[in-house]
Amino acid sequence: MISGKFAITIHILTLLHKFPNDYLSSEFIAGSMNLNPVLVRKEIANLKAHHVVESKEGKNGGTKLAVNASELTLKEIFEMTFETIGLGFAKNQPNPDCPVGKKINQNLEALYSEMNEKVGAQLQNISLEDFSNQF
Amino acid sequence: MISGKFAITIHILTLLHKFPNDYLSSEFIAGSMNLNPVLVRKEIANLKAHHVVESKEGKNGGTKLAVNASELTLKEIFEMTFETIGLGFAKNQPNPDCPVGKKINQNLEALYSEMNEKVGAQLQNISLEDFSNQF
DNA sequence: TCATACTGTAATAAAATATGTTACAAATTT
DNA sequence: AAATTTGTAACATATTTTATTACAGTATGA
Repeated sequence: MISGKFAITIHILTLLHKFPNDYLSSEFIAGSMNLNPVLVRKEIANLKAHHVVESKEGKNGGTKLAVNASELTLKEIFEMTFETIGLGFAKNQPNPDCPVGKKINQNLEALYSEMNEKVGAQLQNISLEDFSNQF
Repeated sequence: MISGKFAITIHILTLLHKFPNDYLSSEFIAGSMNLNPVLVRKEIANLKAHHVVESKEGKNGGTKLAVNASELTLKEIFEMTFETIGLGFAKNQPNPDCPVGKKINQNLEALYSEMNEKVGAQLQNISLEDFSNQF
């Protein structure tokens, strides 16, 4: 999963923030997103690995936030979803005998890296609470 | 084509800038990128539609830059490739009966739109000439 | 203690998207 | 006229995303 990972993750976290006292089931969350519950559980597994949520198995189980929403930034969420922004690379290895081909990916990476810094600075200023309170 | 479009386009433009007096064939360009010539021609068609390059059919034909590389910004190239940055959306329509589902895409769009402004400002400061001169 | 309702995870299937290939008409040069 | 190149359509393949099925393990509570 790449394309929707951040969007799905933040959707999950927003729901958890809206119901701070409940363990929400993957089925319930999936209902809000119109997504398969297994995919929700996979994203939750990632969030658990980052100690952002905790979940309880068994009947009446589910997931709830394990951190303070005012202290979790969108930048952290962004990084948890393994995302970097960028404008992509050509899929094939360019020709190393061409001066342009030889360095194109390196130069694109430098460019994208600057983009990430800019965007990272922006996302760092927004907490999950901020985002969630827009709803 | 989405993922590599910007990268491919800027690669093409860099090559054209490096050989300002020649009509480069799609075959030659494809050789530097290790890409199918038809795909190169497709991106060139897009560049032509934006009047950034001109090409000549027939024997010894090919493509050359039609604008001054110092006046073409990466932002314009970015826009020509129809790209916007962002962190994606969930693929399915979210549940409109859920307050979060109802507004999630709208709120993500607002967020991404700000990101685009930041990145756009950065890309506007870099010309094709600047980029090409790194090689 | 047993039925129920969850999570966790693997394996597989289906759908969507991206990339590659073939083919050939039209244009231009030599 | 022969050769070379663009332009483009049609089709094929590969890759990536998303969905589904299945089921073991865990907790709840009647």
